[in-house]
Order: sequence, then C-alpha cells, then structure tokens
Amino acid sequence: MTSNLPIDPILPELKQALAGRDAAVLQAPPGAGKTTRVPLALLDEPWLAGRSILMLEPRRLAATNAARFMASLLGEEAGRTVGYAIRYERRVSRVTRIEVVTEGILTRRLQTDPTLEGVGLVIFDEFHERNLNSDLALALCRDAQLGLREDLKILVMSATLDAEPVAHLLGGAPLLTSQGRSFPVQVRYLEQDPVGKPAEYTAAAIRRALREAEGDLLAFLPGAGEIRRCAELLADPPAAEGPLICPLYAELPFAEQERAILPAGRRKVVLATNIAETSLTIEGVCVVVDSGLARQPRFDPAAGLSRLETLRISRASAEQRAGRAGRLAPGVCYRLWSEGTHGSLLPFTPPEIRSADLAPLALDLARWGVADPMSLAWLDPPPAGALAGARQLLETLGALDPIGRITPRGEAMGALPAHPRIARLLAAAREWDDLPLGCELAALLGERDLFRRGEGPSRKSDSDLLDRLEALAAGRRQGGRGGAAAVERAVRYWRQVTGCGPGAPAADAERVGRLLAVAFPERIGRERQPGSGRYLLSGGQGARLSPRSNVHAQPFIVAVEVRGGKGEGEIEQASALSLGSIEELFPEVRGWTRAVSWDEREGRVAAREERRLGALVLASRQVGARPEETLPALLEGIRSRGLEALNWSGEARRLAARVRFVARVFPDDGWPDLSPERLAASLEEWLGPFLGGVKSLGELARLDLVEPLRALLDWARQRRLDQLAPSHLEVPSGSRVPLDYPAEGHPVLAVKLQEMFGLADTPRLAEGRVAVLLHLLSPARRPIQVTQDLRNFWENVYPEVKKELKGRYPKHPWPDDPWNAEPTRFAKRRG
DNA sequence: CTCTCCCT
Repeated sequence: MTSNLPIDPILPELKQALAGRDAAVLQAPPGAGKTTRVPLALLDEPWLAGRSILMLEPRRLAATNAARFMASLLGEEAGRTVGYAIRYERRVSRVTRIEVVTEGILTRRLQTDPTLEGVGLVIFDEFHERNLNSDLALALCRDAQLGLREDLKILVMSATLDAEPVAHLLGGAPLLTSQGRSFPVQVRYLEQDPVGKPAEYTAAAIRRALREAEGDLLAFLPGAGEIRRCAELLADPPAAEGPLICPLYAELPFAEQERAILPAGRRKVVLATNIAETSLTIEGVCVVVDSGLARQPRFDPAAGLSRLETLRISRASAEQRAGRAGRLAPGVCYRLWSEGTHGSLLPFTPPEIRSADLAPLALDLARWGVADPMSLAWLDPPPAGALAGARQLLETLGALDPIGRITPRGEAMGALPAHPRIARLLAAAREWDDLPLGCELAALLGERDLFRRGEGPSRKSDSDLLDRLEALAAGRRQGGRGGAAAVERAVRYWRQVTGCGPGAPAADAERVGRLLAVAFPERIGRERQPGSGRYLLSGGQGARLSPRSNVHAQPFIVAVEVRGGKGEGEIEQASALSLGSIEELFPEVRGWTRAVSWDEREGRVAAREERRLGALVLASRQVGARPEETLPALLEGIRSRGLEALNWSGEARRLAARVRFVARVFPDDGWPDLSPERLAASLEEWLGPFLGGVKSLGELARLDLVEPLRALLDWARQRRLDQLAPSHLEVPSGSRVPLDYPAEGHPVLAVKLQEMFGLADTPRLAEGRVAVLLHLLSPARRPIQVTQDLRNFWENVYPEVKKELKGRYPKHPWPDDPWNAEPTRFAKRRG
C-alpha cells in the first residue's frame, strides 16, 4: 500500500460515513483504485467488529483478479485473508475476512443464509452496470438488513454519475465522490450520421483514423458478422503501414482473444464487440473508433424467447468506450454519429431487469417468500408483464402453485444453481433414473452452444441435440480433444451436484426428447404438413427447421432454442419426441375438451371435441353443438360477416331508421343508439336473447329483426315513437303513405300529386319540429317536384306542371283549382 | 449480418 491512488483522500470520509449509517454510495471513475483499495481500508473498522466483507464483482475474471491482487498486497496467496468464490471454485479459509464473489453467488448465499451470518459489510462493485443479478442481490440484501440484520452495512460503488437514485433507495445514504485517473480523450463527431452498412463506414473511418492519429486502435462494432466483414474490407487493399488486424469477441478461441489483448510489437487494430467495453482491457490503445451500435437481447414474454436487436448505445456507454483511449496517455475517439444525434441518445443503458427473462428472478422471489415484489427496494421494479409471464412458466414447470406460492418441487428446483427450466430437467432425470443424460443435457443447454463456438466442431447447421451428445462422446474417445472444455466442466459439475454415479448416458432420441419436453413444455412442436419442416409450437408461435437440419420428418419435436424473427423463428436446437411420450408427460392432453367455433366456409356453428397441448390440437372429432354453447360462436360469425348478414326486413330497417331519427331530434331523451356501429358492438345484448338454438346462417335468415329491435323500446317509448315518427302518414286522398327516414336530412314523403289536392300546409313530425320533405310524383310515380312548401307549390308551380303533364296523363285529373278539387289516388272514372 | 455480453 505504497503508491497513492485517487481514491485515497476520500477513504477517511468513507469510514466515517459507514460508521454512522447502514449504507453509503461511492462514486468513482475507472482507475480510481476503489475495487482493491476500499475493502482493505475498511477491514479494521471498529463497526465491522471482526466480521467479514463480501464484495460483488460482475465477472469471474474481475473477482479472482481483485482477490489475488488484494492478497498480494498483504503478502499472501488468495484464500487466506482475502478469498473468492465464483462458479465451480471457492478459495476461502477460516481466516478469510474479505470474500470477493460474483453476482449469482450472493443471491444463492442469501437464499441459504438470509442473515448472512458473520458478514458485516456487503460491497456492490461496478453497480452502474445494473445487471439483473446485482439489482436482485441488492433488493434482497436491503430486505435482510431492514428485517433481520440491522448491523449489516451496504456499500454501493458506481463508476458513472447516476448514483443519486441508489443513495435515495438506501434511505438517503451519504454519497461520496472520488476523482479518477485517466488522460484526456479528444472526441470527434461526424458532420452527419453515416449512411450504409456499419461494417463499411466503420472500415472507412478506421482508415482515416490510422492516417490522422498515432498508436493502437480499438474499434467497437455490434457483432461478429460486422467484425469479419470489416476485417475483410481493411485487408483489401491493405490499410496504410499494414497494421495487424485482431478480431475480438467472446466466441473466439481464447488464444485469439489473447492475441488481441497483448502488445503485438507493431501497430494493431482491434475490432471488438461490447466485450472490450467493460470486461477486457487492451494495452496500448490510443485511438477508439466507435460505430455507436451494440446488439442487445430483448426477451419477448409472449413468445418466451429472446431475440437480438441492434441498437444505438447510450451516452454513458459511449463515454465508457471513449475512455478506453485514455488509459495510458492522451487519446482520440472517433464517434461515427453527429453531435446532434449524440444529444438524442439515452443517457444510460437501460438496466437488464427491464428486458430480461425473469423466470430465475421470479423463482428467487418466491423462495425468498415475497408475495408482492413491490415490497422490496428496486431502482427499477421487474416489469409486471414479464414477471407474470415468468410466473406462468414456473407454474407450468410445477415450481409455483396456482396462487403463486412456491411448491416443494419449486424449492428443490431453486436449490439447484441453474435456470428453472434446467433445474426441472435435472429433477425429471433424477425421477426417471436418467441422471447421466440429464447432466449432459443440462451442461449443453447451460453453456454456449457446442456447435457455435469457434473452438469446437463447427457443424452449426445441425439442430439435433443428439448430434451434440455424440460430439461430446466422440471428443472423449479422442482423449478430451474437441474444444468442449466448458461443457465438459459443466457436466462434471452437474454430476457432482446431483450425486450422479458413474455411467454413460443412455442417449436415445426418445429419452432426450422427454427430458427436454418437461423443461420446455411450451416449445413442443407439431409439423404443419408432413415434410414441410414448419412447426406450430404449443406456446402458439411458428418455427421452422433449417433445411440442413438433422431432425428430419419428425411429426413432433421439442424446439429448445429458437432464434427469433418477428414471425417464424428458426429452430437452432431440437429433438424428436413421440406422441406417446407427450400423452404420458402431459396427462391433461388425454382428456377431450369441447371447442365450439364458427365455421366460416359452412356458415354454421361447429362443435368439436379436441385433445390439445396449448396451441397444438393432437386429435379432434366433430360433435353436435348444444344449444347453450352456440351463442359465442354464432356471434363471432355474425361479426365476421357484418350486420348486413342479418335479415333486415323493410319493416325492421324502417323501425331502426325511425328510432335514429327521433334520437337525432331529441338527443337528450334517452332513446337507444341504433347506429350500425353501436348495434354491431352490442350484438350480444340486443340480439343474443333471440338467438337461442340458432346454429347456421340459414336459420339466422329466418329471424326477423323487428322483434329484437322493438325489444329495445319499452311500451311507452313504442307509443311515443308512433307519435313522433310514424311509419306512415295519412294524406288527403285517404291513403296511408310510408315515410322514409334517411340517415341524414328530413324524412321523405313520396306521394302522387293528385292525392294532395286541397292541402296547404306541409305535414310536420316530431311534435311539429321537423317538416317532411315532399316528393310530389306524377301518376306514373315519376318525381315532379321536391318541396317543403306545399302552399307555394300549388300557387306558383302547379300551373306550369299542369300544362306540361295534362297531355301526357289525360286520364288523371288536372283541375284548374287544386284547392277545391277532390284528392284521389285513382284515375278519372270512365265516362 | 448468421447471435451481444454475463452469471448461479
């Protein structure tokens, strides 16, 4: 502890803050030395009273490195005063006072020992990354602190300037800020946002940066595809000075990653994914070229699948990337977007909890005994929709009961350090005495896909899990070659955790399929047409097998990994399964359930009995529909065909039109709304009661709508309707002439002129508020005049009309004095 | 352009 670090001046203040409070927040940029300085500085504080410190790191490498470095400062090996625990490996002893752990470890420790016996302080390092597990661990830790361990202290350390909300969350904890140690980085934006493909404009920008600036160059690209393309573009023609081009992404074999990280002896261009933003530090970088893009997973709760999206990074992320150029000396960062666009970027990368698969978190909450997650302290609470989806899955897996409490099986699953699906698979393997196979599958599913990693066999189009099991076995026969080290280590781990005895897995397709089916019950697929390779999954999504898949011509499969497009996903890993197994594993499919639906082609209600697994119909038979179950299907049929499919008699149309007219004139008198939209929306209420036993369009056609419509009016309103808007009007000739009530404008009375002799005043409706529009007709019922002023017609228009038409209709009366002529509907009597 | 990164 000789050299001075930027964090040092603040340590006394930090000690004091923690002495008086149960929590503190320390904000310190990279290079301040917080990770290795803070735990050792606090070790002898009196409030710690000899208890130990747990420190969380987001990555295994960071955890082991921090522990080893601190141990070396004490002149010890890791495992004495300073130890660590990561998956597969724990190095601690009775004298250990500082234990550095990765995030999942703390959650598991809290579950088995909620009081954190013997621990006095929990430090959350790099909390700004906002990983799902650190958010959960902090929520649980705070809950333990408030309920069980008032003497437990929490210290949150964060690199970026968003520490205020955490301090607030921890009850107004003191917020301390430290300087960092880094060199200035000059940031250069583009004039305008680039057009074209990221690989192409990034390659162009790299060529320019190599001319303009000195030193090794680190470029950030969204994925391996862009990195390969960019490397090709830089190789042809070779960039100036012919620098060494080093791709860097997680799937790359370790040796190649090392080549990118270590000094090369000549100028180097590293093309990296997000892996270089936080997890790996590259020596000698003075120039950063940032495409501004990253690929991020988004879990779709409806489909139960994640898909990758290429998104613009946040300003905080851009800051972090730029900082990589200033670790050793002043540097330059080329941002491949405009300064205007920079202002529109998100300030921080959204926390993982907002878009992740929440099934593991939901099981952890249930184990913790939290019914309502809102009772815990969250910076961002788990989104309700995703959480509901996660609980649904857990219920399907048998881990939760229908009201969301953990079941004994759920307890057993939660005790296994794996995703609930894999835990379910292992539980089934134990039950079926198939543990060797279960351990291999758990390892294959839990690690990166064997056929996708750069160091392994590269038959990436094979989608059958049996092929992967065979590849594992073949690798073992060849003496451990095959690059499946991570999977093999996981196999050993699971064999140890489950107490699985020796013995080779019995890897026949059916056993594999059955184990996978219980873990992925909503991804059981049935082929749509034989040989099509296109499947409907029990969860309702569609998916297709690659044409080069080895899972051929299987009517039923389990699609374990589906790479999601928005429509049909591509099945990356699957296994065949028999119908018999499905029936055995999911007893509910053995029962027949009735399904009544509208058969559009036949135009009738169809009732079937079906055996189904989620969206899959495994068998179906036609049955007769019972009268009491036809209504919803019939209404669905009417809706699909529209109101006009109903039997609108003239009388029914007129009735509806009259009611609409009255409702228009007296809008506040409570007349029912009989607009087509409203009628369509309320079919069930007004038409439903008249549809008893109706099953087909033919029967529907026999139902006159007059009665259902009239039923919407009580007796008093029916009487009032007849007064306000009669269906017919009596004219001077004695005829009862039908009135037409159009949707807009005045009601129309179309009547022969001769029937109106002697009438001066235009008839009025609706208590005299609305005059009818007269369509005066010739004896041949041709329109002569449209008017609302009958008196004016007789006096000024009729003489002209008479002259014109008298010759054409000689048998009809055309009196000179229409005021005193007898109105008639007939022609003149003969002779 | 064919899947980012990490973790029990």
